[in-house]
Amino acid sequence: MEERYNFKAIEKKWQEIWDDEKVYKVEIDKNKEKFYALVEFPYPSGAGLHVGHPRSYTALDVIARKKRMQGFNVLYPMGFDAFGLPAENYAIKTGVHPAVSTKANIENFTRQLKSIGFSFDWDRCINTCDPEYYKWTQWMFIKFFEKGLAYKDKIAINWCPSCKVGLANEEVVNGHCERCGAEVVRKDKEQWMIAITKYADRLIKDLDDLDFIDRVKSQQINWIGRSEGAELDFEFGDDKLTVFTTRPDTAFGVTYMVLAPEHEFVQKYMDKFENQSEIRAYVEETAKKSDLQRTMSDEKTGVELKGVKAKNPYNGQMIPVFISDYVLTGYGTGAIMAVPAHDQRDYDFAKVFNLPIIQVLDGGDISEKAWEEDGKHINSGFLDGLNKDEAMHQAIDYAVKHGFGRAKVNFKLRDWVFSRQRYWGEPIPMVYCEKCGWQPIPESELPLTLPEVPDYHPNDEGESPLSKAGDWLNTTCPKCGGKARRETDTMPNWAGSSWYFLRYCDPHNDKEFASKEALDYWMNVDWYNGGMEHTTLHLLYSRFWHKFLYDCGYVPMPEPYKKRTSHGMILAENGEKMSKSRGNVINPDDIIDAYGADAFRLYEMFMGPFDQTAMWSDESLMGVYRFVGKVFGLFKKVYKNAKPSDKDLRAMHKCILEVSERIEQMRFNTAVSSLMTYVNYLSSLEKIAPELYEILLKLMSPFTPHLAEEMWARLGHNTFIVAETWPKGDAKLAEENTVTMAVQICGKMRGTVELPKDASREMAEKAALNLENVKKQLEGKEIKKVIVVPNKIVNIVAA
RNA sequence: GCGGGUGUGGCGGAAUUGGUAGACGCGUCAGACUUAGGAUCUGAUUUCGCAAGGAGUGGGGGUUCAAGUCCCUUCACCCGCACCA
Repeated sequence: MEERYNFKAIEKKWQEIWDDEKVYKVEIDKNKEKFYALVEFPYPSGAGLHVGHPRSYTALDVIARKKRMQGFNVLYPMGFDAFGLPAENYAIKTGVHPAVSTKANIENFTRQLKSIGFSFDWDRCINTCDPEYYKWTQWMFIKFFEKGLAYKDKIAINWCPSCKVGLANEEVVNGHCERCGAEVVRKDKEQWMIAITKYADRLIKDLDDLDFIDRVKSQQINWIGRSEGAELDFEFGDDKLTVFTTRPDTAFGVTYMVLAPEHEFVQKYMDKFENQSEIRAYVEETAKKSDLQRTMSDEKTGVELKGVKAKNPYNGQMIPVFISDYVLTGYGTGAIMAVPAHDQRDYDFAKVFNLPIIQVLDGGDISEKAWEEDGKHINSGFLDGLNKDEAMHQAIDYAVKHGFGRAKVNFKLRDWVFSRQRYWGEPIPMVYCEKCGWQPIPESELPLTLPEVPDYHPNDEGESPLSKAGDWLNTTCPKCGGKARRETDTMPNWAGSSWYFLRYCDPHNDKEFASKEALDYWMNVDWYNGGMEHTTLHLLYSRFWHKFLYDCGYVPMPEPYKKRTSHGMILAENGEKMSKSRGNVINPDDIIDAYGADAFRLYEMFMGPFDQTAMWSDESLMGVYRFVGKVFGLFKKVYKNAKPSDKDLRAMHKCILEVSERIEQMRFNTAVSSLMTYVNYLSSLEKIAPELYEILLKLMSPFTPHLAEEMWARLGHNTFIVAETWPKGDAKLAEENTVTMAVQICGKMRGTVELPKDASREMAEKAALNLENVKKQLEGKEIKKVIVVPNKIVNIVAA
């Protein structure tokens, strides 16, 4: 009876040995070049690991393992982003403390991750809900406060009237509460904000030097939304109404102005308006609308502020002013100058309200729609004859000279709403004193740990469950010693993840978040892989956070990540998203149980291009499972005294070159196919020379570490394969000494010729013309030209 | 609307600088070993055709001796953002 590969026993055996001997533990070693590989740490949900997680983890595990064999000192850590809503919801439902369920989930995740054989340094495992960790998150918040970047402001938040709780944007799904499905409304609430907008420009500019995939860069740039233009002041009664525009050159085409219904002038000058009740009704109506309703309606609505006109500073014309919900309060100044001839939104509005449309740029047919392209200016006074760019400059210069405007850059990016009315998050380390206002707690009191609360529901005013924390709430003011009350909101779950990669460098330090020595050695992250869904959230937040720490002098470089790549999603077999409700979730435990960790890892690498969406397929998984067995089976054909032929060596070197290159380029699917091709070749041999098999094991070890380790030991080695050196391919030895050249007539394939490598043009041409088929095809035709591409092709042009 | 991406066999997908389209895997078919096998091994497998030969990389056009690859145009789908002035 032939031995079959007992993956269960063998994988378990090696996992225990790696764990016991701490094979993947790393320390600072200044004699070695470091390599920091990072993957996004998971939220430890009750559902356990998703098959999507290992796609990213395996990819960087492959890279980390290869880098180790190439002599790098590799840091490849793992941890848990453990604060979050699901644990709290679970607590509300069952009464189980989030700390308890989270701990159990972390244990389950750890077991699962270990069962896949990742080469994480588990001694560096971190957990954001551990007070020893969040102490530093709180410490950093205080730094933000001290530098004036954390501030409290009353803003409109997403409010779920049914759950009585404020929701983060990401907790609102299509205008509805993610948890109960009720429609979300807007509610003004005091919130901690962090001034990420102060870094908007740098967050764009510094992308230039980073090796991020393009879609990440462009998505971040798009999200930050930089627009250059001007601020212009229009006379409005005795006051000035300031607008932001990207097209000051079209100022002569302004026929009216629009304010956001929330604009301060609406209330401030209410008594001057003739149609107050109409205005009030519109403002109220808008306030009641959700963002969703507000953006859904195609029809432009609004109300004129009758009785007041504004004056266009360029031509002195008096123009009407409206309020309309198509103007947003949060962007620019919350007011616009409307140029219906050259802006489609203004055009639509003007059509509804029968407002004049004055063309100031030549081109298009403005009886149809607005003309938004370039052209020569007309009806524009001193701008006539100029194109867009020139007119823009002149218009701004003119405004500056006459004191009613200035160049201005605006961003779509808003400051970061940092408060959550939640229990299961980092307490915000601030207290409120009647006399001294908001004060940070002294550093000596960190960490400020979460108190016990009677239940996890928010109260009727939508305050965090911490508002029920009794004694915990009352404290003294660190400044005056008087009575003070603690902040009851907690931080968003993006807080802990904004700096976790720094903590990995020095995870047990209780004096500072990480030592300078550790940061100097390990940072930056050399390669960070994660999901596209984090591009405008975690990835942007953490870049900002890191820049802030850099400005404070706490980290040695302005950007945290040198290189960012992103994996595609894994969908169910039918192309749908995997979800509990659809019942199509694949549990990694089941796969590992049935096929083993190595087959699972290999399959995730083989299933398709790494950066693209892939569909799960049990049948395809069978293929790599068979392949693992095949590699195991090859062992019995390895003979100590067998010597490799030149042909064998060619196959080997070709495989080394291809696998090495393709791993580096994250073309894992083709790296695996190179391995398969090599294995197919080895299978065809009677006897396999040991070195051919050893190389195979080394090349496979990043993908299938258990199998490689086992066979490496069976070959008689007593070292770990990870301590071996990565093989070097020799391009010369990989070359064939004969080549098959294609023979074409007028670009059509007519045959092939076998020739020694680098055969002369004449030789190739002669051999090609000698082919029977070629002779036949050429009968009665005249050869016009013969093109020979050495080692590739002979193309005979004939007519 | 704006930004990014993808279209290649029955399926997942390969194809350095333009140079033998379909590597590798799945599936299917045939055969071998088997009491049997969804196990293993061998072979075949883009399509039409007995063959010679033809067609073929979403569609149309172009450049070239030669196009999946370059240019123009068009269609379909996916992912972000979305009344951002």
